Amino acid sequence: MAKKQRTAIEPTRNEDYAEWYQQIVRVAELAENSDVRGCMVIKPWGYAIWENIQKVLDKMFKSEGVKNAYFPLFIPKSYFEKEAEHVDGFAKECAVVTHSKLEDDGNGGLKVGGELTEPYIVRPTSETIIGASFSKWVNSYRDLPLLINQWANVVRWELRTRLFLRTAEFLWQEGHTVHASRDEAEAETKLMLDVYAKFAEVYLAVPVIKGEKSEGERFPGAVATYSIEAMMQDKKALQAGTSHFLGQNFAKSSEIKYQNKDGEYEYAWTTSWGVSTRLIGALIMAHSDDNGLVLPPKIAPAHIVIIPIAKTDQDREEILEYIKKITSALQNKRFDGKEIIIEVDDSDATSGEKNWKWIKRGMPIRLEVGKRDMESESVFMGRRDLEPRDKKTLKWNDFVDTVEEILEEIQANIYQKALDFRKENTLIIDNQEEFYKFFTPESKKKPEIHGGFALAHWCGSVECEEKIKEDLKVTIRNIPFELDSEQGNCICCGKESKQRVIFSKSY
RNA sequence: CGGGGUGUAGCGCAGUCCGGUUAGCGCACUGGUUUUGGGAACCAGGUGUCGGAGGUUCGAAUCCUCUCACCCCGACCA
Repeated sequence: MAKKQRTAIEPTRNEDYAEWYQQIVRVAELAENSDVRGCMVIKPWGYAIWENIQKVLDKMFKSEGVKNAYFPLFIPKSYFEKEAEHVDGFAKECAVVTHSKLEDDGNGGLKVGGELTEPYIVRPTSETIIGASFSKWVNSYRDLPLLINQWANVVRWELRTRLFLRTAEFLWQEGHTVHASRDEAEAETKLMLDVYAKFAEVYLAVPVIKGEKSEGERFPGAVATYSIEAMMQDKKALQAGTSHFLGQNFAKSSEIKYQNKDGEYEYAWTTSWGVSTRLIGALIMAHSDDNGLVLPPKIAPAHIVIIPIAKTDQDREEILEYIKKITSALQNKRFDGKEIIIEVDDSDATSGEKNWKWIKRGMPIRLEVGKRDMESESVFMGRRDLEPRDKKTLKWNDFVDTVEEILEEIQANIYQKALDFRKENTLIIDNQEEFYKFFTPESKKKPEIHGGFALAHWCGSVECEEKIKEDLKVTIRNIPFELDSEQGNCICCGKESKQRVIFSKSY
């Protein structure tokens, strides 16, 4: 048997996927656990990814007419109580502020004091507090539509946390809009879902499936919830973004009313939509390999690392001069309409170590520049979408001339790889036995990576959804828009069905 | 929140069952020498309130009680 090739990340995806994920987060220096239960520290490299996500999305929202605003972190308990389903959905995971000060406890410590008359809830989502403002802001049909977004942190007291995927506190954006008609609100809900899908596919290079959530998976208080679902490399689904049509539920509980053209008062129609730092989890699990993080160039904090390779101080000086020539030529180039970000790793680690460091952090392009390259006016290029040792020499000015195409190609390759993976692991299944087999690992003790997306018929009943969940831990991810309605029989009960849905295990 | 597991140096771990020199190993780190185009070698060195709090004991990383955190599997969820 061939000797196992050394990988930068151990264990590999196949050996232990969950542990591999944690290693990527650690080794790529994205985030770490803090001393606060369930809360993470996002490190500079990870935060830079989030900043890029913010930049791009913010621009996309604004071009749809959405404006940013900011609402309080604290929500009075009474606001929460107004929407019954909403309370049910979030009550079990709320952090509650009940006191306003700390006092000397006489033993060198502190005790809490100043009990509040009404407890405040640290926002798990802001529908109710934003609704309170909206009810004041909206008076006339002329005030509509009202399109607001907030970049914020929210707290959900999760019992089981995982860095980026589910943390007690996370960063996100939440869009909240108000409309005069049902149709307009529904159109907005879908429009924002389209924005998310475009963002995921074009920037994160993560192919997603848009669709509607089943009733059981709906946002508490929503009339309809739409999601984008992505496949991770362990073949599980990750919900990467949601957009909710809230009907008049929240308008009624928050008294968001407007006067129509006839002077009559009507309840407005609202939507909300959000994506979170979970997207970074999606990014990691969709693309990274056994050597570390793989970043799509369009979202990477930097595009190129240049590693000088010098034997003597004098060589080093000359090589750095040569590198300066390359970087200043690159300054005139644009990728995705933006400046190309270059890191020159002049630290005194060995070239091998530096090389691997940047592989692990997912840098799209590595340029190794030594005396040989300098003399031949070349650079030695490694790409993160290729194998670590699959590197080639090219003239430095050719590199500068084609850098944009190279980055585009890396972006496209990463996307294509993820799309191919999803296709390979998406099956149309009409036979129940096959369906159960698809979702059952061969080894029960240490389940191997198995399953995927099953496109199967579903009659629409909660009972069938529940049964499959209980038997296989498989849920309906969404009812995809892209699948046309089609006659068939429910994979569970055999009754008539008009539509296939995506079944999958999920995060 | 239920079941299981783990906390010993920055990271990975041994030592714990059966208490007993100064708590150890590998990697990383610091200094030096030789190296240098693919995760360098050798020499020297620093690093720990053994997760925390109590208790038992002449003596606790080791035994007991409580507690906290993390990981895995559930339930819940973005």
